[in-house]
Formats: sequence, structure tokens, C-alpha cells
Amino acid sequence: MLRLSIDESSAVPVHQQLKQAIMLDILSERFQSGDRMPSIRSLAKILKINPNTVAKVYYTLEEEGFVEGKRGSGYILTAKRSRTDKFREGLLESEVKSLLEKALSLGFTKKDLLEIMRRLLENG
Amino acid sequence: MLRLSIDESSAVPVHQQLKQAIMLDILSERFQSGDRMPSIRSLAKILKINPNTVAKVYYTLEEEGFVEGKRGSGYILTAKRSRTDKFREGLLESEVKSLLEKALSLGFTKKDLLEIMRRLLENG
DNA sequence: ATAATTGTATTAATGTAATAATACAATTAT
DNA sequence: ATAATTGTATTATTACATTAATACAATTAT
Repeated sequence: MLRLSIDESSAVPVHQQLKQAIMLDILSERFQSGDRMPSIRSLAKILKINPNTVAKVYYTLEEEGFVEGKRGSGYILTAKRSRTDKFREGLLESEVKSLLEKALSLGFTKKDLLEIMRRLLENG
Repeated sequence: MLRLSIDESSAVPVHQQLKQAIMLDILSERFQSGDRMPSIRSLAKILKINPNTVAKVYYTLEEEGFVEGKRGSGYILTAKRSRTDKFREGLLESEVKSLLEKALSLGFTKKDLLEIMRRLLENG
């Protein structure tokens, strides 16, 4: 359940770190449909950040349909597996697409890209 | 020679757009060693942006060893082909690496990644 | 019923990136 | 020599993202 830490010194803003960490837990199924989220205040206390920052992140997650919150009772993760799986794939696909675009604009061919890919997959 | 435009409405800052556009021209060899850069003021006028913004970009390009500037005479692109080629490859490699990391953290396997890659390369 | 806990909303403070204004210095062209 | 053009440096302004402070409202637990 939500084992995450915030790097205060990092240049990437706290809310972004937090959201990404939660999203990762959701998409990798470490955190599942029906699970309760920690309350805004308790999570803020644990991470030593402002409650508003947590609230903001929860709100964006709600807008995207992953969680639902109610006054007095807290937030619950509601996204079904089918949804998170689809999202997860779409995310990777768009990343690959943008990589492809970048590679082509730099003058690489598709073949070049596949070769570099294979090499890194084997070595790393 | 440097055919670029600035999107004022974009969220990505002007200096970043400009730098990326110039870098693209350098790395794709549309702009070559020995070529003169447009003067700071003239480019600023064409793009309708502040000269300081152009100067800032030129300065960072100079720090990275791609161009050299002299008072009164202007900036010249000095990076040799071997250098730009190496840079270009390193850039792509690091992009692929970060993609790989992201994919793995999302629970994809290397095989998954290669498959998605192949599919997108064929379709797009 | 009452207290504690939960999320919500509003407003303010802060820090910093981005841009701009202006004056200075070297080179080049006339 | 002089004017025009080039880059440099300093400082100020602006805008915006980020974070924080505080008060409000609904639910839950006692």
C-alpha cells in the first residue's frame, strides 16, 4: 500500500512526484479497485507536505476517473482493471510514438531505431 | 537555413522552442559547420521576440560547443560532423533508455516493448 | 448529540522561470 | 575616422506554477 517518498530537493514539483508515484501503484496493480486511499491529511503528515498538495493530486486523479472522493468518508480507488490496463497500454504507446517522431526528425530511419532498441534491450 | 517559427500561444517557452528548432537543424545537417548564424538582433526581429531570448539560446549553444560567437562579427556554427553525429546518437539512446525504464516500471516486459514498437513502426 | 475525521473552497504568499529594457564594448563597413 | 552592426552584461519586470494558511461542510464514530 502506497510506499512512496518525496524528494524535496528535486526540481520536479511535489504534486507531480506524488501523482506519478500513485499512478504507478495503480497501473501496476499494487493498488486495486476498492482500496481506500489514505486520507488527505494523514498522507500529508506522513510525507511532510501540505494537505492542499495531496488534495490537488487526488482531485486530478478523480477527474481522470481513477478514484472517487466523498466528504467525511474519504477517497476510494474505483478504476477497474480493464480501464487501468487500457490506460497503461495507451501510455506506453504514446511514449513510443513520440520517440519515433523524434527519431525520424533527427534523421534516423525506422531500421536504425529498431537496432538501437534491440541493442539496449540486450545490454541493459 | 533556419526556417523556424515560434508559437507564442504554446506553453513551452520561447527560448526552448528556439533552441530545439536550431538543434534540430544542426543535428540533421541542414545547418553545417562554418555556416553563420543570423545575428541576434535580426533573428529576434524576424521571430518578433526579445533579443535577449535569442542571445540566451546562442549562449547555451556555445556552452555546449556547437557554435562560437565574437563581438562585432557574430556567431558561427563550429561543431564538426563527427561531434554532431555522436551527439545525435547519444540523444536518441538516452530517449530509448528512459522509455525502457518507464515501460519496465509499468510492468511491461522487454518483449512487450519490442512488439509494440514493431506494430507502430509498421502502421505509422 | 457531540466530537473527530474527512474532503472542499478561497485566498494569500513564495519562488522562480521567462522575458524585457537599457546601456556597454568590440568589430566591421563606409 | 565614423557610423553601423555585432555580441555582452546588468537590472528590472512580469507571469505563473507551487505551496501554504485558513475557514467551511459533510460524514462517521463515540
